[in-house]
Amino acid sequence: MRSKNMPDGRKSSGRKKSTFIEEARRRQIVRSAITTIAGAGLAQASLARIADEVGISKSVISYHFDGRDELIEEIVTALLAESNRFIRSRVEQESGCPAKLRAYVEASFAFMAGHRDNFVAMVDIWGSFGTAEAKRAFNATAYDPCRRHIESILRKGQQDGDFRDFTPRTLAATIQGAIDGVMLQWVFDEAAVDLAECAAELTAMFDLATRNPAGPDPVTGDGR
Amino acid sequence: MRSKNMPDGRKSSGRKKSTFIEEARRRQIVRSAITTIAGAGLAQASLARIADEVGISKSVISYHFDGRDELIEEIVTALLAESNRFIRSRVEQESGCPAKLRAYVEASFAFMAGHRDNFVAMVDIWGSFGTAEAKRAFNATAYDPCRRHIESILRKGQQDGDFRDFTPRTLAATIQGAIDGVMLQWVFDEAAVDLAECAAELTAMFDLATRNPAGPDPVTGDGR
DNA sequence: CTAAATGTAGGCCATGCGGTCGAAAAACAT
DNA sequence: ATGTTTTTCGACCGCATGGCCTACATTTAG
Repeated sequence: MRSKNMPDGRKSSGRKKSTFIEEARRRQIVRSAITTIAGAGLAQASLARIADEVGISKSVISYHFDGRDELIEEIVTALLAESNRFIRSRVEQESGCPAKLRAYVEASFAFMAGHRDNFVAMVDIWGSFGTAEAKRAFNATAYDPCRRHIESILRKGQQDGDFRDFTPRTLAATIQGAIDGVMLQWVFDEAAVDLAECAAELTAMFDLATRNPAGPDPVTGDGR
Repeated sequence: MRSKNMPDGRKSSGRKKSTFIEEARRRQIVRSAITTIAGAGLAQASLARIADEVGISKSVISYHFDGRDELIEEIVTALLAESNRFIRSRVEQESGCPAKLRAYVEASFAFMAGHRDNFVAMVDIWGSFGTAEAKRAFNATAYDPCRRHIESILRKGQQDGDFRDFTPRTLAATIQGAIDGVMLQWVFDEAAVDLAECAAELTAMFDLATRNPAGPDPVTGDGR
């Protein structure tokens, strides 16, 4: 059983008894919950309904999770982790910051295209961070790292002489913003935007916006 | 009294008896509801809580609105109308498509900065469109017009020879996406992004991305 | 084989919700 | 003043939800 009212204040941090079936069930529940949320909205995704989707009893969820809140928290974590893992692997395969930046954008859109439910659910969940504090916390633990990743690419590119002189932090926010903004429209209506075209437009635009007019410094970068 | 169960199927379409106090109350309720939603989240913004914020009884809301759904609908309408009116007026003051485009972006950010609650509430509400159909409807009636506006500017600019050759629809989606994406980060954490800097970065980027390398055709456009 | 643990089911409950109702109050017309 | 209409109030209802509890099933350990 998952730890609930342990003497210490710690919540479900005890991942000790990770029975195979335990973790499997958790993943299964998280998966079905994402599907349910994406299909019916977070508000309609009650424990009963999620349980229905999985084909189990409601209390099974209560057994494996400390409550609805923890389930949603885990969903968020899972969604972000899955996306980030994919993007980072793609970026790392490239050498040279311009290529890495392009890979970041393209990977973001590629992952979207194949995991629509993830993002529909994500947008639904975004609206559930009631307090400003919760919003800030989410931003700090989940959103900011993405910007930092871009920022590091940009900064490195500047050092290499591939990129012109700009404020890495601001441009990183702008780039991530553009990606998420297009994603948002696509979540509202799949047919409203063409992901591939937007991706192409964005990569071209960011290339233009970051390129160093003086050309690169050392070896990397051919100014393609 | 607002029409509720009129013989005909029409809902609250009878805006006939727009008593001064009636419309005043509605605006008041909408305002307070936005504040409540922005402060506590849509889920926590129950009729009781909103009524508390206004300082009236719960049933007053039920009296002036046909239900919670209609209230939220009106909130969405009000939020978008307010924002669009501001942006459009700014755009129309400019002559020349490059200037209009810049005005669109700058006005978007300027309005944000002065109406944070509006956007926090908006993001919360975004997550409440349960079904895919509701999402599509929102996109069609509220979101798409914004893109169309940008699109018309871009298309006109191409005709004038101020802009290069691109797909107006796609670039419009990209521009609106970039604005909303940055807005989203700012909603999560006010301190996470610098709106003014992002606005500057975006205007510069879009200018670069739209400019016609061959220069303008007729009179308008100085290639500043 | 048996006993302890782990996992599951279904019913139960307190809570808070949106919405309704009739009476009271306020605004208005005459 | 008086009657009429518009607006407000507080109590109330039915309902869905998240969480809890007890009993039952299944797996694991000795």
